[in-house]
Amino acid sequence: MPLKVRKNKSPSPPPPCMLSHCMAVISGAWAANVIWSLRAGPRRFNELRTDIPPISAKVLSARLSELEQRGVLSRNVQPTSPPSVEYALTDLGGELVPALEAIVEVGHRLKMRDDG
Amino acid sequence: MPLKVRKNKSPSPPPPCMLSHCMAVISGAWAANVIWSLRAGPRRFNELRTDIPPISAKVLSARLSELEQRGVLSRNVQPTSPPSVEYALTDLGGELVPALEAIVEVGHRLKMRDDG
DNA sequence: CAGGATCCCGCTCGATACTG
DNA sequence: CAGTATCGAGCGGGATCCTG
Repeated sequence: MPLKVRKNKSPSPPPPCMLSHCMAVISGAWAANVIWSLRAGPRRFNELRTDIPPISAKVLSARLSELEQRGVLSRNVQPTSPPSVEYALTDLGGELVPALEAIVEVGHRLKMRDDG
Repeated sequence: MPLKVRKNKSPSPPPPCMLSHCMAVISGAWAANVIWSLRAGPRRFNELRTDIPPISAKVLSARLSELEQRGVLSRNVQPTSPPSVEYALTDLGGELVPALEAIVEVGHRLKMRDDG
């Protein structure tokens, strides 16, 4: 499994190309959507849930932790009365946006081709 | 599940953004690697298996079919004595390469940041 | 409001064996 | 060589409940 190597039982040699590791940044079903939602600016937890309706809180939380740990986004806790947390793309995270836009562009044209 | 909607039981409304559908093009664990391996030119089935060691024949076959159907790559059967099949990126498929390169670039710098 | 804990499901993938 | 068929495992994910 290239997107995430966690099994020690994996007998196969690691793929030489580093694409796998890099793609892991947008792995999981929702990571790309999170980055996408953050591209216009910082968002709070429930705002992200609203942006991406079908995502569950658990998975959103998991993806946010993962992306934060990878340095794609930052987490700012506001010590207000109802605690609120703001997530924002880091500089490096922001650089993923053009790439996603390019993929969306191509995907769009592929779809047009499909639907006739 | 945004990358692929096949369950009819999904009660949630489809996400308005089309990112999901577009990301489906490089979904699955290996699609990106396949595109990556093809970026330098056409490759045969077993060459791809060699390029991406841990992939199984079954999954490679499945991904190739999917990518062909989506219009990302083309399949050319050579009627030689040992049958050989060449896979190559289509024009649209080729346009995904810069996007992948951008992601790899960012992923690389993220990794450097991680490892210190 | 933000998210952790738990349970369960199903897709994706790997291994192996087999076909044209 | 280029796949397909079958089997089984594991991880990602959804639903629900619960906490600070």
